[in-house]
Amino acid sequence: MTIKDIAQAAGVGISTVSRVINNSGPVSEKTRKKVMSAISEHNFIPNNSARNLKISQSKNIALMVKGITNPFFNKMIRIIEREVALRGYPLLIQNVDYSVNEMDVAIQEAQDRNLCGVIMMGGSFTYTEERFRQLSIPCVLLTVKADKSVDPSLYSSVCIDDEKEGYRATEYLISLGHKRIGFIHHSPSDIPTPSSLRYKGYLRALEEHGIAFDPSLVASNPAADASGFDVGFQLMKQLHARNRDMTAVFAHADILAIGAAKAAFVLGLDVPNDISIVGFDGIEMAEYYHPSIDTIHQPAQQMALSCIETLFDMIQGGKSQHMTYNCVLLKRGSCKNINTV
Amino acid sequence: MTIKDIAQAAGVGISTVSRVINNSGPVSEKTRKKVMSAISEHNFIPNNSARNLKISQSKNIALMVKGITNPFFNKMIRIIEREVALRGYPLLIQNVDYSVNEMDVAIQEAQDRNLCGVIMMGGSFTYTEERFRQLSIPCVLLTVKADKSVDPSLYSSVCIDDEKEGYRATEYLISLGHKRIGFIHHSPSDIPTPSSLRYKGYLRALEEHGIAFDPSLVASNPAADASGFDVGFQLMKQLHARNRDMTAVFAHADILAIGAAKAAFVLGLDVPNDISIVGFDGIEMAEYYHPSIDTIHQPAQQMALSCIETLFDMIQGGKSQHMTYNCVLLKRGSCKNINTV
DNA sequence: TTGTATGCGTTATCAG
DNA sequence: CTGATAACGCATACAA
Repeated sequence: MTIKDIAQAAGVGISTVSRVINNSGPVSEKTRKKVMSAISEHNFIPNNSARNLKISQSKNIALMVKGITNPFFNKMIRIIEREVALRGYPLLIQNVDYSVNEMDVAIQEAQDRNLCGVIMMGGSFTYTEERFRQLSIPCVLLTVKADKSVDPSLYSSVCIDDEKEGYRATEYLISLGHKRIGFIHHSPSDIPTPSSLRYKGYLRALEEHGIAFDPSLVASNPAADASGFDVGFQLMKQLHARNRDMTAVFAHADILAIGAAKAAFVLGLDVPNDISIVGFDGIEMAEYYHPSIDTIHQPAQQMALSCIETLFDMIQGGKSQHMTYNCVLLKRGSCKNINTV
Repeated sequence: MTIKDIAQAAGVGISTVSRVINNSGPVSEKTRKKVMSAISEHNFIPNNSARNLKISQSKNIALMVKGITNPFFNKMIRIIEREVALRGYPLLIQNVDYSVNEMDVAIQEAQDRNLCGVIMMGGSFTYTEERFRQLSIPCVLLTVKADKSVDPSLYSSVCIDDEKEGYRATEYLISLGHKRIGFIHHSPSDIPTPSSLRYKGYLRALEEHGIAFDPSLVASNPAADASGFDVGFQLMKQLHARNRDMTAVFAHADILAIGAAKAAFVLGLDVPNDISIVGFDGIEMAEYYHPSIDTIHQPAQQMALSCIETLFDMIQGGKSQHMTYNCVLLKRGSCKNINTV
């Protein structure tokens, strides 16, 4: 079924059919009716590839998600979905596998589907200036930003200071009297990620508080394809096995913290009485856990809203913006003060 | 940048460039080099819309997910991603909002991107024969199936018997001596969904065991946009407020069960000593909860694998298949036997 | 081995 | 108000 067939069936020209479909140009009510009925009778659906080929720009916005199964993204996805719909733009949510370069996909999609804007959620800190130029449409990075060497006017960003917040989490545990503090990594990579920055914050906090760094207190994930819970679970067991004197753990993501907490329970430890656990992100699940997990809460809602606002501002010709949000340390019950009174 | 520009830059014809890109037809090593360097120098990326327009069939497979933030889908998504990649096919994961008809999107995508197969994950039981004919490519429904009136040869399905499993969950609680059993709905809709079938199973179990149905023991969600945890949490509080004698709750999804469990703890109740909770789905989170939530576990891994197998079988000309898997009742610690000894 | 020409389904321009 | 017709970027049969 093509527009041509419909034109034939309705006894009109193809441009008339096109006008009916897109509400562009004038069509008499009579012919409109004819065309409409021909369309629905033949179940005609316009071909977007052909349309994209002709159109130079559309109202399509894409949200590239690096690892859509990551629960931290859930709330932001929901908000972005809603806000974009509210503004009358279609949203394309595109998952990007860990093994795939999200910028490649974004550039490809921008071209294929004539995107007018793109949001990159997750991802790394490795985007180069050249890539943004290639992309050549408004782009907002969410949860990451590009290297300082990249011209900031080429993109917007909404993120947090992962190093600082990693420091804050660790300092929190230190303030509660902990000295043997474990750290759980998901998958340490050579490229800078939010996770590696949080780790740097952990290291700095230890150093500034005069606590010697002990590599045996750091566990990281061997298999990259395991789910977050399981990674946290396994790594917690490892840490406990080789550090019986460990009194606290900082997991760089809530999902790991929950896995770690479960491991503690299985090992016969009580959280927080035997071991304190602090997570990162502030996903809902951490709140509903029992006990609720203390965490560094990213203001996901505000971040998503800012992201959308900035994106639409850029689409309307506004300048790029770079926002760094502060997190909130939520103290809820998974950490204990062990200072001697 | 178009293929034409590249041809010009490399001093060759456009068909030569095309041959290089697609490895179709013979090209001398010398010209291939020239073309390649022209491509990388100009950062040329072929336009997929144009390509799709020409090509009549591709190896693209789409996974339509009705509500990608649903954690139950996580594991299946990961498996499908892996299995499809393993077979050398590109996978497009497409989120479908609750307010959008997934079949519409599938048909549109099938046309626009020349899909060779599609998986519908989630969704409802409302697909008609006409829609499958329109789709006209191999299609596997995952977790649902179409009405009996639809010619089964038009599609495949991999699902469970939601009514039976809902019955099983309820019967389990009854066998433990519970008589005042609450039921938590996410969002009861008029169209048949897995959730409504599980509810039917709940009703039948009560009836067959001579327990009078009490509507005050059923709570359902008013706002559709709240997250699962919160819904479970709120509804549990409602149920408890009006049924102090309630000793057990069946939540039709684990995520609700977790929210309900947290509500119980907040209300000062212990799980399972004061109240038993059984969930449905078997998501990881339920396992890592403390206590681990008893649940009707869907064999997500096997279901995803079957789905892929069937899909590729159909793509290679095989017949459609319909599989119904049995769930497993996982008893782990959130339910208590209250039978008097 | 290479280049030219045609058409995929649309939209948009421009005469009627 | 309506209908030819020329692109859009690419793949491919066919000619060279």
